Amino acid sequence: MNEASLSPADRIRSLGARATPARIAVMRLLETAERALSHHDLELVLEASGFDRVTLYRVLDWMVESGLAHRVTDAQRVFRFSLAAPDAPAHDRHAHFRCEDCGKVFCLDEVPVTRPNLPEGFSSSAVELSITGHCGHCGKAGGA
Amino acid sequence: MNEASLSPADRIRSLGARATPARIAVMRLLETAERALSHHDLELVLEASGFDRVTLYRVLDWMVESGLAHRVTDAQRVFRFSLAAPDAPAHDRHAHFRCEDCGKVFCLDEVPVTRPNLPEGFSSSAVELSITGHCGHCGKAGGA
DNA sequence: CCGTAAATGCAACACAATTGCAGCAGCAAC
DNA sequence: GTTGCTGCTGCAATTGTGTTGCATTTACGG
Repeated sequence: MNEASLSPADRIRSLGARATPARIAVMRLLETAERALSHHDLELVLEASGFDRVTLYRVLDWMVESGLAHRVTDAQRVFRFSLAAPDAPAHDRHAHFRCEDCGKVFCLDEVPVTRPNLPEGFSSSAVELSITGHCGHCGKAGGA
Repeated sequence: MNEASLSPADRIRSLGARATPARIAVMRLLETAERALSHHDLELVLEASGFDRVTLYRVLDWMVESGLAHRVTDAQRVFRFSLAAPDAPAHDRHAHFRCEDCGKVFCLDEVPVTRPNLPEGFSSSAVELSITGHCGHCGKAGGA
């Protein structure tokens, strides 16, 4: 339960993987971000670090596989990634909000996602609730 | 309220647009489909009609803009389109189910989408509930 | 310090979707 | 029926996002 207090490098090593600069940098970024970041977002921030785009894709891929992060499909056909809280129960009970103005995607942990009743024979493995609208900042600034 | 009884051509004209073969064909297809179709799905069916891919994209785009259809983003990053029922109140109260096995997307009209409580300052314009799992057919056929 | 397997960088590819522009056609006016 | 305008269509090229192959580098255990 205390994995979050480990340093990124130690957390990576505890998974049996190598603590490379790219992985550490991406983990740090996702840890401090309070919203889901796209590959492009990360690329911009990490530009100075000189990581290749493919490396970024592979790191993100690896994080999702390892359960460190979650991948959300955006309405704009882009993948967005958010850190998986180590003590969080099930991630499908977790809504995302995309602001139409600034394009940012927020994780709404306080919004519960109830698993709906499905037709006969259907079974659900994941439920994703995506809300589109105006965030607190753009709703005020943008006006109508 | 009775728009559904109009022919596709008349329905198009009632929107002030031109009733072209491409639009009529796409509308007919979406009317008869009980699931959300991707651009590729439509392309295959309309292959014989000789419509250009771009025309298809533009027709679908126009339908979404006109409120005739609804665009859903698939987990595979492909757009899927379903006809907007003319008498439906708000289309955002409508869930979609994607089968992991066959890849088809079903419209679950019977699943209500409750508009959640958002943080202070946030306003929602659309709510999309995407469920992933196994559909009635693949759940039985695929077994475990 | 060395060796090895994993991770990276580079380049090319795959795929969905978009844009520009020339030509055609639906619909209205006559 | 003919004419004309506007908007729709077709083609080709471009963008944007993500993937794959392969040679090189690097983290980490010995």
